[in-house]
Parts: sequence; C-alpha cells; structure tokens
Amino acid sequence: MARPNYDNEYLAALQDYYARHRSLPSYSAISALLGFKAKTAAAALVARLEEAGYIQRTPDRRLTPTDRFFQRPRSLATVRAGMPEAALDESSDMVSLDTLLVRTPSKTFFVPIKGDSMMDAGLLEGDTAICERSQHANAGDIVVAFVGNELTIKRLMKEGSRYVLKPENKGYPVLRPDPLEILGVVTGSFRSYKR
Amino acid sequence: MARPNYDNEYLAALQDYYARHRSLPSYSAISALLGFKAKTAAAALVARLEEAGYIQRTPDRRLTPTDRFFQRPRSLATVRAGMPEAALDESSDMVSLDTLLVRTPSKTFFVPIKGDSMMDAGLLEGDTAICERSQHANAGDIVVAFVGNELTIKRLMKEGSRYVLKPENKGYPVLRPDPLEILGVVTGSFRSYKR
DNA sequence: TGCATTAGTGTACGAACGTACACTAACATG
DNA sequence: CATGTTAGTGTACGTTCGTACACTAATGCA
Repeated sequence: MARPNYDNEYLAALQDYYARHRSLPSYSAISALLGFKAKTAAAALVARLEEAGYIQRTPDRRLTPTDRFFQRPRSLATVRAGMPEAALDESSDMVSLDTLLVRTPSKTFFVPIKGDSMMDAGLLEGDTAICERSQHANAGDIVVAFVGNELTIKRLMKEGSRYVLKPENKGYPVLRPDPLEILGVVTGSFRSYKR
Repeated sequence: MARPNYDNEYLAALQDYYARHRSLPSYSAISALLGFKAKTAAAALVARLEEAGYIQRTPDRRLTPTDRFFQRPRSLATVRAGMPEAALDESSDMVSLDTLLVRTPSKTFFVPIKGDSMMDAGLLEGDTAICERSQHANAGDIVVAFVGNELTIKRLMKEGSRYVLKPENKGYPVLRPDPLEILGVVTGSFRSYKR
C-alpha cells in the first residue's frame, strides 16, 4: 500500500447510503458523496470493493451489495482499559444477521410474538420469532403450533407419553391440544427498539 | 380500467428480481424481463407502481423499493382452520434482517449479553445486543457503557440531576459510575437457539 | 354503437453513465 | 534518497438510460 487506505470509511459511507436508500449510487453520485472530483476515483474504489467481495454486479451491470457488505463487527466483551473505542474498531469478528439467524431460508418464516406467555424465555410482546418449518421437534424445543385457529409459540414438553405446550410464565396454564399441530421450531428471535 | 391489469404479476416479477439481485432493473431490463417491446411500457408501469406506493426513487433518481414493496397479502398471525400450510406460503418476507435491524451500519456494532442483569427486559445470557454508537442517550434508553474495564448493558435512568445505570433484575443494584462513559444506545437484540 | 380510457408499440433525442487514457500526488520500501 | 505502487484528477468518448411524442389496440360504459 503506497498511500493511506480510506476504503473502510468509504465502505461505511456506502453502507449508510444503502441503509437509507436500499440502492447503491452511480459513480458520479459516489464521487459527490465521498468528495471525489473525478468519477474515475469512484470507479476505482468500486473495483477495489468488488475485488474485496463487498460489491457485486447484476446481469445488467448494476451495483449490488454482497453478503459481506452487511457484516457488522462483534465487539469483545472485555477490553483493555482506557481504550473503549478500540473495542469497536479492532474486532475482526464480522457477522451478517441473515446468515447468522437464517440457516435454511426456504424453510424459515417469521412469527410475531403476541402477549406475555413466553416472557420468562425472553420472548416479549412485539418480538419476532424466527421459525423453521420442521416435522420433528424435541421436548424442550420452543415450537410454533396451530391452536384454536391461531399460531401459538410455546415450549414443547413431554407429559408422560404425550406432548404438551408449556408457556414460560407462571400465570399461564399448560395447553394440551389434541391433535397437536406443530408447524415448526423456533430457531431464534429478534426485536427492534423504537427510537 | 379500460384494459385488464397485470400490474400484480409484474410487481411479483420485480419482487423476485429484487430478491435475487437486491436491485431494481433499468427500464430496458424491465422490458426484457416482462416481455415488453418498448421501454415506454416499462416507464409507464414504474410510474403506476410509484403511484401505488411500491417503488420510490433515490436522490439520483434510481429506483428503490418501498416498505410496501415487501409487504405480503396475508398476515401470519391468524389463519383459517385446516390450512396451516397456507399460512407459511404467504409469509416469505423478503426484507433482510440486516436492513431491518441495522439503520446506520457504520455506527452499528454487536455486544454479547453476559449474565442475567437485564433479564426482565428480555435480554438473556447469550443474546446479542445491536448497538448504535451515539453521543446522546435519553433516560429510559438501554445503553452500552464502559464500567470497570468492561462493556456493560443497562438501562439509563435519571436520579435527581445525574444519570445512573439501572439493571432490569431486582437482584442487582443500581450502578453510579463517575464519570459515566456511554458508548452507544441499544437499538435491538437477537438470539439464536442452538439445535 | 360510439366514445373515453388505458396498456403497449415505435422512434427519436438529450442527458447521464461507465470506461479509457494520460497525468499528478502521496507514501512504503529498500 | 531513489523507486515502485497506488489514490485520485482531468478530459474525452461511445453507450445506455430515461423521457417525449405520436400512434395502435383492447376494454368498460353510456
């Protein structure tokens, strides 16, 4: 490297732009955004980011983000004193939420959490459960079941020789639907705080 | 309406295209995709979809999907009896988790939750907090602070004229670090269940 | 039956886009 | 200190893009 490399900052600016507009800008727009005075600089930058695997092209040569484009740093839990900022910059562990949380996209669907019956399992009203369609569920799994015309999320438990649905909240009774229709297993969850 | 309206099929094709390439095609590419022989037809279609609120434009006039673009006809929450499978087919939400949960990528980082001090807020050991680096935090926000050489996640509260960090678990005491070093605000969280 | 409305065709044109090429400036390395 | 490498400037050019305009075809409605 013969000159200081600002590509990380440029990439960050492009990531923010994409988060706002869900689209990558043209070379001239990139130049305006990053302060370049020649489109060629933007073209060279894009070539570098393409080389590094952050950007792809569609069949008609439009710019498109790759999975790596969405990766975020995961900070370390413990950092050395005096340098809290370093904790954010130095962590090399990059992850993308989609690849992290959705293992088999074709079998995955989302179910909004209603009520507080799973509160003790950390599933609050407004959270979203990430579910995987599956025939087999084990006792102890949190599952999506079809009870009384609605989708319900409860923990699957074995009661003697039969399976039951147990809420994770002392105030709620165990459900014993018969037949028990299980649609899938909850593989994760997420929530977003309004600001 | 003076002619049959195929806009729903066209929209579906565009949604599929976007799901594949994370980008909307040009007018000529739309024409090729949908079988139009004149770009004008694609331009008119886009104008209609824009009117209907499915498509927006970036500052440099590039086409961009709106939230409605990703919206699916039926909600998952309640479905008619006997057809649980149908509920899943409609559910394919194309919004990626990254764009959903990360608003400003350049300021966003992840912090793993340790311990159970935020249990009552639905943040359990092993969860990951999505944090946004920010100077300003309001009382009531869940924040990432730097306390005793470690990153800590607590709720920021005002105690008289000073700010304190309040755990969401009755067993833990309020923290009153001085000075109070806040790195950012928690904008969301997620977890993944091991299988 | 006739008319207004709307989807799509075909052509033309200016503007914007991407690329090529020569050149300059900053920096690491030996 | 000289050299090779790389980021960015400036200019030029061919292609593609979006739009404008005139026209055709299909349909609902009076």
